Amino acid sequence: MGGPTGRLLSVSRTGGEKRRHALIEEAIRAFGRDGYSGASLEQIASACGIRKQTLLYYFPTKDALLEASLRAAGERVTREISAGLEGKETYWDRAEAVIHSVFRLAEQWPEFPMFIREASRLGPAAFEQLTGDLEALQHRAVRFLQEGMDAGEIRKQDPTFLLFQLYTAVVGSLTEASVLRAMIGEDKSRVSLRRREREVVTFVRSALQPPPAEA
Amino acid sequence: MGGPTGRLLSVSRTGGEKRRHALIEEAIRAFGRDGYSGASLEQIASACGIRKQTLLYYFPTKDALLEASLRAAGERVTREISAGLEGKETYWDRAEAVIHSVFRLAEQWPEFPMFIREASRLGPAAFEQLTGDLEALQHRAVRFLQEGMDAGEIRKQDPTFLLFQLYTAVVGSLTEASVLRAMIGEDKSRVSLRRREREVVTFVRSALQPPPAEA
DNA sequence: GGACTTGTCTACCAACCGGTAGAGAGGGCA
DNA sequence: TGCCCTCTCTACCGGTTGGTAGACAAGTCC
Repeated sequence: MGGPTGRLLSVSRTGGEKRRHALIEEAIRAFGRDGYSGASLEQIASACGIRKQTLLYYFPTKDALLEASLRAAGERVTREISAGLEGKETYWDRAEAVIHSVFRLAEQWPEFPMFIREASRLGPAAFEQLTGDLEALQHRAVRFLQEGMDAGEIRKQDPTFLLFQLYTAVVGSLTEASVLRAMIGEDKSRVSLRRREREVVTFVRSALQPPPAEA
Repeated sequence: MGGPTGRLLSVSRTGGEKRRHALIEEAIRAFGRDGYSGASLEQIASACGIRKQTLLYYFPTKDALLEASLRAAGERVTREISAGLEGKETYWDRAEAVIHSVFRLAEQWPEFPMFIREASRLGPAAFEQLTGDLEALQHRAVRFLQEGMDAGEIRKQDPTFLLFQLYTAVVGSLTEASVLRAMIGEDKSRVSLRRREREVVTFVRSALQPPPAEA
């Protein structure tokens, strides 16, 4: 299932660089699907058509492969969100753009959100390698929420915690497919992903909304 | 770390039954902390003061141990939530009671929420073993949300999806500690768990709130 | 006392895992 | 031609894992 896919990461270079990127892509898939300890180097390598020892030529240890995957994933999601934010000015447009970017990424790369979650499971050290590039975006988001609160357009709350809640709402709705399936017996088709996005958008919108008429 | 703990599961029986429960408790801890494939039988057994082969006497395979853990965890969380709901009548009191029950369980058993998440990661089959008992509670919750919407006290939305969003908000805030740490450099003390609960309650309250004055 | 059950152990095993050593193929280049 | 560099391979290793076989001790029941 989920056969070979062409270039989900950045532009490919010559020779070995191309293989390097293919290995990272496959590693993100494997780590997301089976977890770090559940995925094996042989499996990742053979999915790229090579042997484990060749993989170890590119990445000397499993941990090095993880680190490279974390960095690449962080860069990818940063690029995706930044691109999605372009031209969006209002508070709500920007929030919706971020959600949409993440969902679109999840649609073309289903294991990606699970890899993010696995990174957070592996502890703060691993997660911070992922969020290196993302930090600037995070600070922008907190500032943005704070401004919205000051302007009375967003419910007043600790902006960092609010951002954290929004994170869990979006990532959770992408990674907890089993829960959703158990609740409504849903098959994980594209249609249901779209519907989930709509529901998350609605949910987030009402969570951000300021309380009614607090004179 | 996290030395021996006394009876987090149900009442203990005589002889082997007691050891059985201790093993399940430790398995939930280990599976939650290290994941299913990351946890080893030897480690679980020796944490209970016995050898791996003795564990295999109680549970013939690792998978059997997982199944027993899933069932036990499902029963435990069902019991906890049911007890917390007693005497709570208003919509909001009931929602808050559920959140509080889960947070209290997480406080005295930190690996528990991670085990729940691991169960959902292992696929629908595993997760359904966990939610067997929980199904009645889930249907009650959906009915409850629907009634609240009809009465105009809760924002109108698909009640099952809404419940799913609430699930991800609560479980996410308990399991994504690394994310929170990366955001605000927080240590995982008891105080911060309390604060997280307050934030979740606030978040959920505003998410449930109906839109202002839709005449 | 002897059979049976229950619980725990030692001793192994095959499979798999991450990682090492080193050979060889092929191309670029002086 | 000969050298070097890049890439891929076969062969192997030590450690760990889930799981099996079987001995042994302590009741318990007849």
